[in-house]
Formats: sequence, C-alpha cells, structure tokens
Amino acid sequence: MSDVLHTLRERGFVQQVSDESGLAALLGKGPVSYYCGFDPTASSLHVGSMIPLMALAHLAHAGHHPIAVLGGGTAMVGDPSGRTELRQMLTVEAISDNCDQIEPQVRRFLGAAGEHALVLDNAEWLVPLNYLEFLREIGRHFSVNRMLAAEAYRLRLEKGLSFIEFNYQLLQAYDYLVLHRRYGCMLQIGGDDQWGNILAGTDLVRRLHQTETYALTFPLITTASGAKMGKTAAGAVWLSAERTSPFDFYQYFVNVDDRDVIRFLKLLTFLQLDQIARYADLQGADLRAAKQALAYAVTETVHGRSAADKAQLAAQAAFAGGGTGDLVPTYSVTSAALSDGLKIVDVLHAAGLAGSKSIARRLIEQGGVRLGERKVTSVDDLIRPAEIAADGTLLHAGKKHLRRIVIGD
RNA sequence: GGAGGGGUUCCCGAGCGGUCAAAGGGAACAGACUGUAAAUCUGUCGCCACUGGCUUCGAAGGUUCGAAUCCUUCCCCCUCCA
Repeated sequence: MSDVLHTLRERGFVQQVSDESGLAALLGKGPVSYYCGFDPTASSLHVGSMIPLMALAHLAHAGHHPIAVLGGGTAMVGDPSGRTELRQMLTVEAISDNCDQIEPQVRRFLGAAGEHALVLDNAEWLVPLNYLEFLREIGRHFSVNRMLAAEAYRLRLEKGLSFIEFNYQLLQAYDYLVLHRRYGCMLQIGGDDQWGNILAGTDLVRRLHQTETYALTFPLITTASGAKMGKTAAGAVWLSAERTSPFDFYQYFVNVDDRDVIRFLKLLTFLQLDQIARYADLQGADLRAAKQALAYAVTETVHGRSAADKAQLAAQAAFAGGGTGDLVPTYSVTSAALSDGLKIVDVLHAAGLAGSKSIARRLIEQGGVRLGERKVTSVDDLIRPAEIAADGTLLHAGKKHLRRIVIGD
C-alpha cells in the first residue's frame, strides 16, 4: 500500500500534494481514511467526476478506507471556486433528490474497499449547525485577510462574491474536521480548484487537534482542443445510462482526440501501465485500437461488462460495416404512423438525434442524414414503409450519431 | 445611503432608434479530406406550420410608424465614497 502515491503520480492524478513524503510515509504504515466530496448539483455525475472517482478507487485498491461525501449541505451554499458568477441556488428537495441518485454511481467505484467504504451526506452535520456556536468554535480560526488573498477568490473579488459563498470554505473545512474526528480521516483529495478549500480544512484540523492532515489535488482535465472533458453538442457525457446511453458513452471515448488517448487511459481505466505503454507506441490509424480499449474499459467500469460488450458490438456493426447493428439504441415507430407518412425530420427529433426540428432540418439540408443506404435529400422526405427492415434500419445523423428505427407495435 | 459604470444569443464580446435573429472570436454541428483522429477548407449555428411567421438582447411598463438601442420603475453586478 505504500506505492499508491507513486501509482497516482504515474497515472497523472497528482497536481499538488501538501507534504508528499509525509503522506507517503503515512500511506505506507497502514489503512488511511481519506475523503473526496461530490457536488449534488445535478441528478447524475458526468465523466469529469471520474477523475476523483478513479483516484478514490486506486486508493481503495491499495487497502485504504474511502469516504465519499455528497455535498447535500454545502450545495445549499454553493462553491465560488472557479466560477465567475453566483451559482443558481437549488432547492433543498432537488439537492436531496440528486444525492439519492448520485450515491449508487459513487458506490460503484468503492467496491474494493468493501465494508470500509463510506458514503455520507454532509447535510447530516451541516444542517443542524447552530450559527453562533459555529462562529465561536470554527469561524474564529479563519482569517478573512488570508481568505481574500487566496487565488480562488481573486477573480470573484472583481466580479462579486456574496457572503453566503464566502462561507463555503468554512463549511468544507468543517467537513474535514468532522471526518477527522469521527473516522480519523487524514487525507482529502479533489480537483485542483479545491486546493484552497482543502488546505483550509487541514489548517482547521491542525489548529484544533495539533494533527497534520494531508491534501492532494488532481489536474483539471481538458481535452487537447482545450474544451472541458466530456462536453458534446448534446451536453455533458453523463454517467447515468438514462442521460447518456452506454452506446453514446462508448462512442464519446472512441472519438477522443489522438493526443488524449494515453492520458485518458491512465486516468480513466485500471489497465496496467505497461499495457498502456504498448498503446502509446501505436501510430496513426492504429491508435483506434487504443481508443477502443479506452472506450471499452471506461464503459465497463461505469455501466458494467455486458453493457460494454453491447456498446462495442453495436459500434463495430455501425462503423465497421456488417450487420444491422442490433445493439444500437433503438427508436420505435408504429406501423400505423408509418403508413400515414412519417416525416424524417420529425423522427430525427423524436429519436433524440436532433435537439429541435430546426436542427433536424439543417442536418438534412447539409446532407448529413442517411436512412439505411438512402441519403435523405429533402426536408419533406417521409420514411417509406418498405425501408424499415424487420430487424430495424439505421438512421444516421452525421457520421457518428445513429439510431436503429424499428417497428414496434 | 451617495456618485458613477454595467447586465446582449452556449461562452467571450460588438451594437447604442430602422438596413438586427443581432458584428467578431471561441466552442459546437454538417460536408470535403481522413483513421469513427488532428489540421485545413466550405457551410451552419433561436424556434416553428421555414421563400413566411413567431419569440429573444436582466424584469415590467412607456415614448415612437418603428427600440437591444430613448424614458420610468424594479431586480442584480462592478468601482469610488459612507
């Protein structure tokens, strides 16, 4: 268990560490409780959250005890770090609902720790807090001068920072304190934008318990073209199968930029480094094998082996030629509707291949739509009943997006 | 509380009475080229019943033949002074 830190570093997880040799020594001595927070600002996590989840998992594999904290309490306040404006406030009900949905997604990554894994909601200890007591016990340890000097707030000092957000750091620091007291938590990990908040926690623990706890942050991952990882036209790539189908999820990774493959393999999969090194030797078109390995592995961790198998087969059928792609996500139409005349524009929209009918129309005008082997040339085109084969016909929107249209009645 | 500046389409950012669904850049999407990659080029990039109509420029009213552009009130932000 002593070389996890080394592993994390090799795989590209380490941006900053508070006391690397001290932390390495601690991790080498025995199981260490460590934690990472997740914001329940949506009902699903997206691929961006996989970096912390994978880090959590690597440490768990090494025998340490993970604590995933859902920020049900802190989400009521909103973290100003890295944002230029006040985040829109979510209702208390929405936050708690989000926590419920995110919890199983997080648990998937903690399996290695068995019963040592904890998933907590900080609303549990933050909601009952008494304001005056909190100020007297915790607030007095924070220097406003120092907080204002922090990088995280500098941007906000130009753009505006409300008092509620200014308190966020105290609450997160308090989380660390609570976890340290209850579970002996010694390490907090998070994205690099959390560095200030994490250090506020180690400072607080040091002041109140004269104990040195640790901080470790990951680099903020962007794609080679500079965008945030996991952003597409359809929005974020979600971990929830309802929001992003395993097929689309798989496809996202098959389509990553060449320059990102190796980095993503290290960060998002458990493949051995020497195996990844072999992929690193690939050049040009051969890199596609690396992308497929990446897509398969990531889909497997998130959605399970059988979903990954299906996604892989579907992709091969759809892009490598061959079958009708039985496993491509389907959209069913009724034979009655079909014989009445179904406009392709409407189907594109309804099947989720186009966000609006205007977009669907545009796609056709630009020559990006194909039904089976037929290129759709007019926005008024209907689906001809004979075109839908018994086992479905593929409707392509652009080269990479498709649905299998089936008759379902 | 006082004085000044500001809130524009996903983001940045022009526009400051008609020629504005709104310049330019980024992101994104489609086509070509490729390797389901990048770069490049071309096109697109509010919605719909799409050679037309409708809804957008913080919110609500008003002036005007006509407003993102002018006026009023309100909300929010910034700077300086309290």
